[in-house]
Amino acid sequence: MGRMRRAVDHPAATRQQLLAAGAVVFAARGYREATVRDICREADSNVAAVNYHFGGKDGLYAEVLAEGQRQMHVLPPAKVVSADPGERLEFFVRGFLERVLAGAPESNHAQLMFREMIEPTRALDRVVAEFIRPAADELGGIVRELLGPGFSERERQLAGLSIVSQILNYKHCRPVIERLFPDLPLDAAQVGPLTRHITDFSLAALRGMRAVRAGSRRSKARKN
Amino acid sequence: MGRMRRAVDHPAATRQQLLAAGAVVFAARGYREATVRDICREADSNVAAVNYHFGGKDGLYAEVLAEGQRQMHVLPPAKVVSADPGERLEFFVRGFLERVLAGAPESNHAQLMFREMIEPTRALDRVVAEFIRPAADELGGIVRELLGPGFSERERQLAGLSIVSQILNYKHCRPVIERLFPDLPLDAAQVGPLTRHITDFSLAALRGMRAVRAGSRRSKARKN
Amino acid sequence: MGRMRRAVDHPAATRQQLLAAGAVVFAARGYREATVRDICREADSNVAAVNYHFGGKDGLYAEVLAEGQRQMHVLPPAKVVSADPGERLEFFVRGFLERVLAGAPESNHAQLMFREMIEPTRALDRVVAEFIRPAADELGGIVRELLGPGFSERERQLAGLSIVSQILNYKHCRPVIERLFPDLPLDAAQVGPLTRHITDFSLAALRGMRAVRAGSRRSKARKN
Amino acid sequence: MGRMRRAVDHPAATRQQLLAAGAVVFAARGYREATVRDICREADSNVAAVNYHFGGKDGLYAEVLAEGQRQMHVLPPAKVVSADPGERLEFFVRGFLERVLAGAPESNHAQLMFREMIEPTRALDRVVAEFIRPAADELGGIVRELLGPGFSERERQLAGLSIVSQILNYKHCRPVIERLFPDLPLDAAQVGPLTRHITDFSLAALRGMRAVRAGSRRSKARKN
DNA sequence: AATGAATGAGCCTTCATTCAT
DNA sequence: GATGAATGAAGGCTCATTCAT
Repeated sequence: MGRMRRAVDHPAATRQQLLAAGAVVFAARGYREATVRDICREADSNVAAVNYHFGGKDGLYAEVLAEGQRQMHVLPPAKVVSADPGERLEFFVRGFLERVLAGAPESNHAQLMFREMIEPTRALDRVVAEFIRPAADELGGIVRELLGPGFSERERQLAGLSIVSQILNYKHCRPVIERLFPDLPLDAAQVGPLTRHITDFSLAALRGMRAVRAGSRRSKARKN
Repeated sequence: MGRMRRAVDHPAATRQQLLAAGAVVFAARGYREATVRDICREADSNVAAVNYHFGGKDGLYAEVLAEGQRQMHVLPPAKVVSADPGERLEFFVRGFLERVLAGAPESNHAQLMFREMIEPTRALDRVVAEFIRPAADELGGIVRELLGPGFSERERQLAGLSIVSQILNYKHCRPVIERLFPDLPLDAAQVGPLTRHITDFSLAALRGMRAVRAGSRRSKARKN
Repeated sequence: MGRMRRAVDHPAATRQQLLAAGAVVFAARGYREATVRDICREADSNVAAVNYHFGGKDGLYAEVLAEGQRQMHVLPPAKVVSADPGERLEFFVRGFLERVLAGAPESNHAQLMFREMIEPTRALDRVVAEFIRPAADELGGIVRELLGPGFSERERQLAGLSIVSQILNYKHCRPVIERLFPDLPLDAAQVGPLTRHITDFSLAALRGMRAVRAGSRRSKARKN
Repeated sequence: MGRMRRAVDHPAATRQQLLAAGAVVFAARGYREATVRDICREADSNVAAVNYHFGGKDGLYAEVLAEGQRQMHVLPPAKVVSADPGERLEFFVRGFLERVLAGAPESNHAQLMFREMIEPTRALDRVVAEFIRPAADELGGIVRELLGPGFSERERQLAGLSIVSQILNYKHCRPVIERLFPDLPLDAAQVGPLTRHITDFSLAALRGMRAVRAGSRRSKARKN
């Protein structure tokens, strides 16, 4: 009878469909390239639905991002899992890489935040405050433990950036890496090997920095 | 007579103006966000000029990118400058960082290629083949020297990615870094400090990898 | 429990709220500019309420107008208040001006009818029949007394229009008058001065017309 | 060959067509009710033409209005045509009424300005400054001559408003008058009779005001 | 060789209305 | 009796492109 309707029809179902469709389309094409029409088609809904439920494209985007942050917080990132900072670093890297390499549909929200890093919208401030800074603080703590005393705040910041950049690179430069090394498939199966490499590389670097600093201090002491 | 015209008016001048304007606008806003109208205004030319000279927006973009590659090849990046692989790494990092952090107008073509890495167009294949792979090969050579024997091709690739990612990160995550560390200005003045950090970090990491591998080989040898 | 509701909640309360809100919004913005959503928000009610209670925007508008006519008839405009036609004219002008210049909220219905004069809807016929014609007849009676015999129906009509136009002008051309004479504030305080001017101006005109006609009749008589 | 095009095809013909169509549609339906699509259809042109030539609906409207003012200035309003202020008043009234009652298509611009008086847009300020104020000044001069000395600026302003309101009323209240007096056709044929009535009515009123003021001054003088 | 004008598809949004409880 | 949700037509505007000179 009448025309086809989607199976689920309980109240506010459309709202959820729009959030899901928005995550998919925004993640795939970015804020500007994504069109309300596509999102509504994906959500099997009317063109006006986005405006009704979210006040506009802006509103939907903000809500999708907020929803993403909520989902992110559900799975605790890397909190205290071990007393050994090396193990904690590995845990941090692995958790991050999983999100970066995951092809699963639930990773749309992560994709969105990675997009925000590159082509920021007004929403980036919030993403940084609620999502990125906590992660940066956590990594900063690990780095501090690994480096030991004698390093400035700035030096620890740069070290943290060096670590995190190795992970993000597989997201941001994926198209290039796939062309450059076609035999290096960037999928979930690579989480393990890449985690091991990045962790080893970074731990070696931090140990090296520590050794150099310790050596220079010793030589200073000797000179005195 | 008639309206004001740009100073240079010899044939094909418009074509050059369009190439220059295209580089500016595409670099500043990306392919999709850039509008033909803006480019033509910047080039002080007619709306139809892009279609006339390049067949369309696509054509202009491809031509701008090709032009960029030509200009890039003019200044050879880091060829043999020293026998010491550590110095060559530093030279490589510095040269790359200069392009990443430069605000100079001549860096438009570099910006464009960085953009291609993130949101690739059909032009990426060519960019990889003509611009990125040579650089990757060069870095690969340096890494091979620094690591010494006993490492697989894949291990050297990952090490190279770890190094280059630290540089690119200052391009791709600039908006985030500026918010996260407002006291770390990402301008040309930082090329020196960042070069030192990235070089030190990477050299320490490579040395660490080498030491570990050597150690494991010795212990293997001892066992035998 | 649930969300805040308006104080009055007995059945049919919504209907009254919609009528009131409709009067406010229609008066402020006109039929086309007014939106059903705004009216429903003003009435603290649902978007669908207008369609439910009045069948649509049209229906609400007609009902608001009818309601206005009912309220208008409650206060009889100027009926017999004096034997002197000059005093009755002044009374008529003052009563009209009060509605024209009033900023009081109860004047919404009057505003609506003034609007109907300018951008008529299908409702104008009824407004003319029930509201305007009685007033015109009353003014016509006053004019007849003031002019005396010897004037055609048409002449009396035009005289009446000349009088009423002076009043309505302060409504219809308000934006212009405010710009033209910024030191002439069109508020309730001006009712007195403007009443005096319009009455004096009109009485003088009518007297003049009468004198001219009488003179021409005398000279006709003399000629005979 | 190909599809039908309008007969005239010389450069910028569309621009003129749009101006004409805009005048028609804006005059008939007002700024808000008029749609760009309708205007373009009327102009036998594309939907985007308005944006191309005028930057948007706003721009077209402003240009139509400006065009109207230019056309208005072509026919000199009522400048010195006689030494007799009574004759000049009649000339002023007649000229104004012709515009008010004209059904000719060239009267669209006049209609537009009358609309601006009632539902002003941002353009009203300009209309007042360039079109209305000059007319008001001219009428003010006539009134001053007719009233003679002894009247305040405000009194002359009100007298001017009383005169002009009688003319405008046939524009603003046309729908009402047509219903109220169906045997009074508001067409060009009525310009003569209405001019006579309004002039006579106003002259009589001004003479009456003058006489009253003179009388009161004489009685004051006598008292002294 | 080059240009001002014109095009039509597509974008986001607003609106009065209808649907399904 | 009343409502939150959903609808589709329409609105103004932008854009890359094509047309006619």
